[in-house]
Amino acid sequence: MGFKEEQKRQRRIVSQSLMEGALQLSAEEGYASLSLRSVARKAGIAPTSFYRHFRDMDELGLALVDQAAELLHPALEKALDGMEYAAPGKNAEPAQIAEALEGVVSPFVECFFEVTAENQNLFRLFFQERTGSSRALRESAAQEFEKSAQALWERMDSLDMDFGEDRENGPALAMAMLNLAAAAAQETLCRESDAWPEAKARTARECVFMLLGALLS
Amino acid sequence: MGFKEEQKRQRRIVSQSLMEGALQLSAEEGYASLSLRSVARKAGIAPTSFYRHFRDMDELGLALVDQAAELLHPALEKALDGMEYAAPGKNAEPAQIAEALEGVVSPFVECFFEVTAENQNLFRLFFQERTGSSRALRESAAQEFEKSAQALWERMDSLDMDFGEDRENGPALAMAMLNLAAAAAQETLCRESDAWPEAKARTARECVFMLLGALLS
DNA sequence: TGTACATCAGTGAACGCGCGTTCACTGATGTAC
DNA sequence: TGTACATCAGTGAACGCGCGTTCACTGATGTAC
Repeated sequence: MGFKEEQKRQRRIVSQSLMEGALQLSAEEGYASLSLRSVARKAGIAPTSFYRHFRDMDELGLALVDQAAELLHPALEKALDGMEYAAPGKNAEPAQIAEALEGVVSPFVECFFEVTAENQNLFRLFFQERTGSSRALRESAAQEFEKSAQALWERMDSLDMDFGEDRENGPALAMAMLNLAAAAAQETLCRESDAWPEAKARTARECVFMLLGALLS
Repeated sequence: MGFKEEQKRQRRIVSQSLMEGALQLSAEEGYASLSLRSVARKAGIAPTSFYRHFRDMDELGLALVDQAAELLHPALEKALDGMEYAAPGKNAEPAQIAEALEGVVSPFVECFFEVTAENQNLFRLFFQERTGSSRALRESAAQEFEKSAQALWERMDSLDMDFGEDRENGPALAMAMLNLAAAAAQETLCRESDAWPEAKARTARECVFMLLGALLS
């Protein structure tokens, strides 16, 4: 009886090593210019064996986008739980509001950069393919991004933040936060330096400014 | 004597049709997966003739990035000239400041989306390759982007805007404006709809919020 | 004027190569009876 | 227990194809003398 399970385990291991190989190669040449054969080679299997795992390179790419989403979403959920907004009074100084906003922005930024920095190749692909050339990959990645924005906005909306008339722009604001974070992350991924703390601080600042402006206007 | 000039003219025409062909093909498959032969075919010349114009596909890509930059920079310069910021008093309402900020943000956003929407394939490539797989293309596009951010910040700095301590973050703020605009433009480019006005309005709103927050904090 | 030579965009034939995909096969294991 | 059959990940040979690049060539024109 143990054989079928063992076989499934092996299967998963080989699938994962295909995905891992594709990821490593895509860091050098970009996903679009990978070949099925090079990925199989990297994973140490015959080209024909590739088909036992994925129909084609597009399906492998989708699996990678899913994997990124499966890392991002739970981490983000946890960050959302950790958010707090201690609403200052009606006539509070902007500086006080900005400080309170740190409690919202900081968990988000921390989470986003942590998961990105710890899975660099995966998220390089994720961000890249969001506007990439394969329609399937692009739509899948964009959709997962949208999901995150939705979750982020719902959480912000549940906090004691008074966006007034701008509340209808909430989803777009959340998306803008994600876009700022993704742009900073992509930039940092491209340079091979250790600029993560700086990128994080900058993104947090920009998000706080934007939310502050939205609250005050 | 007229022959040499005519020859140069012809040369330019063929070079341009190679660039134009590459652009059209890259809209469908992405620049990274273009082949030299397919581009030559599209331009109606023999594959071997490609080498009379560009050393390889990378050099053609660089020419395209340059072309995008040569469209963007002057347009942006003109937009910067049209910016105005009627500084409200010291104790002005945020809403008043936001209104004044429209005079800064609006010309920028108008310009950015106009030039992007009128050269969709060119700027799709430009934005894409900013974080793409070819080092040369990536660095060139990122550098042109940086230049724009620099120009934008210098202009904002010359206006009567009081960023206080945050002034040192000015260049990053300008870059964030560009990132927000580019993200919105890329998204709109990928969907094939007529969502330009909405994207423009959204980007303007986000930029105003961010600058407002920066001024007030 | 003629002649010899230089320039240069464009060409067609040819090269070797890596590609994606197909096919029929193996070998390990489970299942039915 | 033995036998026949099913399943399924992995394989090597083979296919036809498009690729990037090289080469020697053409033909139109300018230049030197």
